[in-house]
Amino acid sequence: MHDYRSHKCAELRKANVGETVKLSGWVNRKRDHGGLLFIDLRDTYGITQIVIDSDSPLLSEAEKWRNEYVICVTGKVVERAAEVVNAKLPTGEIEVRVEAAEVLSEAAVIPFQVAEDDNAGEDVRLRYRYLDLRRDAMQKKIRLRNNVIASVRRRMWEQDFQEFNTPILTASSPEGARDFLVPSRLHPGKFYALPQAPQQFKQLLMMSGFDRYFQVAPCFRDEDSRADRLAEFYQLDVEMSFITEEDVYNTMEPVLQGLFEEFADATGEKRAVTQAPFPRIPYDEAMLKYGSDKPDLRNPLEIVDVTDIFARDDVEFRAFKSVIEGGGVVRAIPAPKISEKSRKFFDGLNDWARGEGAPGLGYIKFADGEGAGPIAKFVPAEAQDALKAKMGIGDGDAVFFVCDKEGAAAKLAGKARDKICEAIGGLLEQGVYKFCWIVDYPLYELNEETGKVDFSHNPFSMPQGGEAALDVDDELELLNVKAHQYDCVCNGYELCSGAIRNHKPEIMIKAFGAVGYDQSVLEEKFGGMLSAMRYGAPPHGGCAFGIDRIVMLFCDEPNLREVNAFVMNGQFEDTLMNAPSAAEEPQLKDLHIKLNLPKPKITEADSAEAKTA
RNA sequence: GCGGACGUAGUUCAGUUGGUUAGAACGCCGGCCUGUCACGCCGGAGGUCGCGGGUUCAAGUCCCGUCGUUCGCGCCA
Repeated sequence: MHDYRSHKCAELRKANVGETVKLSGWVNRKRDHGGLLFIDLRDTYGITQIVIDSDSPLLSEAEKWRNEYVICVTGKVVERAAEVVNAKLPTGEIEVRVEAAEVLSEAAVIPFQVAEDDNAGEDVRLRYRYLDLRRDAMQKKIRLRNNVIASVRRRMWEQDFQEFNTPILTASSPEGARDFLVPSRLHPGKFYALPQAPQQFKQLLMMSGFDRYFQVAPCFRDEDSRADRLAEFYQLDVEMSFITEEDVYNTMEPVLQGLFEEFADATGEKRAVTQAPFPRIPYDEAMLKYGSDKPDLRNPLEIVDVTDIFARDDVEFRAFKSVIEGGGVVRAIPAPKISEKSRKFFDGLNDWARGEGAPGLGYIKFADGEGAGPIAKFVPAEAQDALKAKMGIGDGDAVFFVCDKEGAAAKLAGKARDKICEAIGGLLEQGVYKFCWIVDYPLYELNEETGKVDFSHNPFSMPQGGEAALDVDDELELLNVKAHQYDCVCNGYELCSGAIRNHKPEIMIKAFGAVGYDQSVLEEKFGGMLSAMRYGAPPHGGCAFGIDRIVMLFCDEPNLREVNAFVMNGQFEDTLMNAPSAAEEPQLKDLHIKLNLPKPKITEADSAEAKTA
């Protein structure tokens, strides 16, 4: 027989009764009846109950085994009497009568429980991640993650994509976040950057003629964390040659639809998935109707621009009028069937808007053919009728208003749309993954701080209309240039971002030059790729999916750290491995690095100590 | 960098208006228990109430500072 096991802990059934078997695993739980000891033996596959009774010389020894001891037992599979069958366990019809046992590894008293969920704090769980990962919930999530990645790989291979590895020690890429830097010993004063994404490499692979690339790629960004943002994360990175936007959608939609259908019941609830082709929503339309470039389409409310109504001569609401005269807009969010809602409902939303930095959230509610609410008296009946007609609402409904400069108004209206949907309740469609593509992103945007035009997303995207689109008289006209750039959105999460790339060096130079980057800067930062473009680059494009976010969606888990085996805490510290940590002096010397650390804060206690000393 | 929440036993938490020796559950240790499966019963150990300062006759509780954790903003696809 094998040294450690003949079967796994989820394997034995009635059919095995009478066999002598060997099992290894962890002591999950013990139930000690004095002359009779039950142990739930656990491995990653499941649990088998093993029994030691008073005739066994092992009993006194086994009573000392604590939870999480690793043991190996040999014994006979016996059928349980009908009244003690455990229907909750797949192995519940049998148990193993132990004839021999060996402790493979003792376990100290554990800092939190593995067998049951005791809600231990994240800091403790991360410090003892190996224990945390033994918990059933974590085993399930990590296994799911692995299965998702395996499925993605299979689906990509089936579509003739080749899987590549690209360098980790590389140069800064154009994503715009802070780089993690790695000092070079051989080149004093120079640094590698960890890739924020393999963006340039995948494009270079296209220029190398590989045609269809994918990678489950680690990406690194040195920005502050969030629940759904880590320093290291994984992307399903994809790039294709000789393709248009439509080819990207047509290629990726079956992968996504298939993947989501495969794992749609991971939480136990079977969910419907948008069928390809997914809706394509232009960026401008998304910002108008949903106030977001990652709209949650489960929310049925749609924002309407009603600037024209508040601009009417017979409407005398000065607060909005003055903003409109200054170039602002009014956006309206319908709130259907809220006639039974109390004053508190409206006040609550108003308070929420103040919390968001708005002066408030104006509204009109309609009942008995009349508008009511603080603003209603400024809007005469005729204008109210126009408003109702434009928004497709009537008695029993209400409408909320946001008024600001276009960008800010759209954004706040978007947040209000979510908030109102939530406040009304029961509106958000359940049990679905709703996909869409947001397309026609602007190539440039106005930097609010500097007042200058800069790239809004990926500077390597091809402008729609090609080089001619960049011929403008006024820099501000650049803001109208759209890019062949798109995002894939699911339930309000941006899952993917991509673009048809700029494969022509002259357009590249012009696109950068238009916003003040000299060609020399381009040559210095992206010289390799620019030169590759000059030696025959195919038209190409692709996208990158956030694998972690996809797994989060499948697990219904709002925190990214729950779907990764080993993760850093919110301060980007790995308390298990003790990283980051100080470097040894000889290492620094090798790297020609002298530290210039911030001065430690002087506390009152320190200064008091200094005085006495 | 900024804001909110939290910080009490190994873990998760309770702790009233500031008032006796700071409690519960799980875990741990000891004892009992032959059909449990979240086994049960009896007993016990375990606390720098994050840290520092202040107010007070009296502080886990109030105030100030600080550190830590977490969520968010800024930042970032």
